[in-house]
Amino acid sequence: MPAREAARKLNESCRTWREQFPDLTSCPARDVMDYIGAKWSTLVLITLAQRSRRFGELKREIPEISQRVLTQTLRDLEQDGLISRTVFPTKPPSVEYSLTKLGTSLLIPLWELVSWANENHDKIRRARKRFKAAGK
Amino acid sequence: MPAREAARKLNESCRTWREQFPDLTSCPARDVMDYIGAKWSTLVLITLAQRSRRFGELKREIPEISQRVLTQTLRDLEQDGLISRTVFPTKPPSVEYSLTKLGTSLLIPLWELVSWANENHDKIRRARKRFKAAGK
DNA sequence: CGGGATCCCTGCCGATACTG
DNA sequence: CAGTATCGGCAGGGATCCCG
Repeated sequence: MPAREAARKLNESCRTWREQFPDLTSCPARDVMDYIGAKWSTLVLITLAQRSRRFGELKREIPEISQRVLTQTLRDLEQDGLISRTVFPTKPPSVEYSLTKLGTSLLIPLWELVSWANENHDKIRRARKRFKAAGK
Repeated sequence: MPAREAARKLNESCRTWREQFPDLTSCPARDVMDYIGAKWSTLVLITLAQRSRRFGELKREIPEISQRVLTQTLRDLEQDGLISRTVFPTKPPSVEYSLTKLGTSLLIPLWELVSWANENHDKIRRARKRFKAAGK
């Protein structure tokens, strides 16, 4: 799709939101942006992309995240139906997280975004340098 | 693209990041996620999508944003080369903001994401209700 | 093992007032 | 008109300790 068409469609959508959701916070797009923006959600989704994992596995694969925040992130994603949580009554109990169909379908637009990031990161970095060099 | 392939590609990319950017904060995807996650950036981008606007116009079209935050948002987007800022030495001075080519190209993946949001918002809302109903 | 509860702190965001 | 300057609230994120 050409950028021009994307622009037009976005504008149309945006106008619709305005009428449909006078309170912008209830706009559907906001919800999704929140995942994407949340510091760790996407990384968790990607980590779960190929196979389900247990809590400890996730923690080990993403050591930078704190336990508390991992728990919260998982709860949030579960709440919105992007991942599912299965408790096995072993001893001690083990809990497995996996992507739902909905969560998996999010990977497609997510991938588009990540591709864009990779392709354009150089330009962004250069723009930043120029900006700084201009004394701003 | 099927979801399965998106998953695979994301995993590959993710592994590459890990090696290339041991400090996750310097990962290219992070930068882009930050725009998307930033409360107002996308709305500003969309508003600029079809024609450039002056500061006051933007403020009027997005009344919910405060002046200070609008200024900051514009600065951030300008810094990364997504929008350009042109000062006309009229009296009083007027400033025009417009999308750059780079900024315009971001609209495409952004649109994909927004589409996904619109298509799946019902499922998300239902999942939330179920979650609450389950007493969590 | 997989969390819950608590404390704390930084940085986003907003309101208000002022300026070239 | 298009911003700066200043103050302050509050929520996201983190460290640490504790529990079944």
